[in-house]
Amino acid sequence: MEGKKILLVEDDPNFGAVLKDYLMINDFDVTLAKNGMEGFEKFKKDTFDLCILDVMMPYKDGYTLAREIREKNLEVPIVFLTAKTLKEDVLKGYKVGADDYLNKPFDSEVLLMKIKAIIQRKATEVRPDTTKFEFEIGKFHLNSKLRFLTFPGQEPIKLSPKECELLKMLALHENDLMPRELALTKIWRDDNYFTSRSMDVYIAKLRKFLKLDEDVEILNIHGEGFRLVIKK
Amino acid sequence: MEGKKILLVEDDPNFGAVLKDYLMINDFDVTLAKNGMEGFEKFKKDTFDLCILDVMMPYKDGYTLAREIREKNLEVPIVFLTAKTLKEDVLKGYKVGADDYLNKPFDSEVLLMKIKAIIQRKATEVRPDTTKFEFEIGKFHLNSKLRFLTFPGQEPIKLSPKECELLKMLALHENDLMPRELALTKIWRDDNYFTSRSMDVYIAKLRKFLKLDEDVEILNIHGEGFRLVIKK
DNA sequence: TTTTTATGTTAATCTTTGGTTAATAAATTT
DNA sequence: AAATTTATTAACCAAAGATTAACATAAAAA
Repeated sequence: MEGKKILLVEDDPNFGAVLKDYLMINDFDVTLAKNGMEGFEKFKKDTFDLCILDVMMPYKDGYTLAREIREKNLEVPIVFLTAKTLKEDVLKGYKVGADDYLNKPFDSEVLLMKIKAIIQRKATEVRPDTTKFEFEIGKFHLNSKLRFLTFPGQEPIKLSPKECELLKMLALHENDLMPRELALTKIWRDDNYFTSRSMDVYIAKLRKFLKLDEDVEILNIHGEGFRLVIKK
Repeated sequence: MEGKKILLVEDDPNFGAVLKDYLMINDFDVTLAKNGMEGFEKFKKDTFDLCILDVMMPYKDGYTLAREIREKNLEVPIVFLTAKTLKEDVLKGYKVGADDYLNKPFDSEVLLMKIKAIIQRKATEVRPDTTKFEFEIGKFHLNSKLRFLTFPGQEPIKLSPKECELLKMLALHENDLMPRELALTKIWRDDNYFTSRSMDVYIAKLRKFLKLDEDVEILNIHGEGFRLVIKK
């Protein structure tokens, strides 16, 4: 449940900040938007596991925003926050495709429970994995989902998460430059001296594995990055 | 949406009858039970698309009934009806795996909307065949309905509910990753440190059972989950 | 009822795995 | 030659998993 991304759209800055903090303490990764416009912009720029929308906001209300979000994404769960308890509003919310409804003031523990229940529901929905996870690298075969590397006549080599992601990133750029910066920002999520040293360590590890096939090697392009060379 | 089967468990005969009629007018197929016992009996005898349970009932309350229902069926949506609005009760409901919560007196139109939203949600969930209950696991045979595991020339091994669910979940992903999160959210209904430790205990139990066949093993994929490997 | 038994959770402990940092060496660029 | 970047190995620490046992609770049996 850790690190799930939540888009929180709330125009009251105090309430918004408090709620954001509370959710972050509970291990959610929260993006706060101050109004509907900003909310929609941030929604488009990222991928969220849940949207929490205040209903009453200036310019663009929660329902309108919800409809826009639904147009872009049929899956993401939406929860409304509202001070109103009018039947019409609740109905309107459900019609727009809300997953739940919370009246302010609400108990934060209840909100947390609801959020967990909703995200859990989504987690149990099994959808086909659409991302590529199998690669041919010379005589090697990489399965980045099960995290192993096989070579004919060898026991499969188990890869650690970082080893695996890095090799995958190289494979995605085979025979081409894989910029150092790219791996650092995508895999290490930070580009500094230490993560860069760390990456070098992993390059060394991968080179050791790849020695089995002399037609495969990782070349350095000084100051730029690395290149996975596959001679065929 | 027509003809969806609803199990309604409500001890107040007047209220129960009125609600049943209202739902039937709206094209649901409603079975009414007057208490927890009867509710559970009727649940076992049929297949429902939704259960609506009153929380306060004599002998067996809604939560207890919900837990029993969940043991038999991990999928069916459950909605609680309650006059109480205490935080503890709402939390309790969600822990038991409730899909929603309604405070009495409630607006019938709102209830209808919620019911439709919930059934709709279930309908769009793509899930692996949940009805399958027989699995070949190497030389083993698992019957997850009767909860036993047989091995040639051995007494059948009786499995506890959790053991069984976990093995089934692994079998559904044979030779592939079964994410830790998936088992925790689906079987334990909560993903935290303790449920995760609990799951490890069950993995150890299953490994002990599966030792009989050396071609079957449960591998860990660090930080991701487990893999039931069946070498053939 | 009281007592067993079964089941599941929590705790304690140990092992494995993974990742960063440090130290040092080598290569490349200026 | 000096500065910068990369390579490699080893040391270290933290996180995740494995295993056993203790504990709690609920169901079944006496």
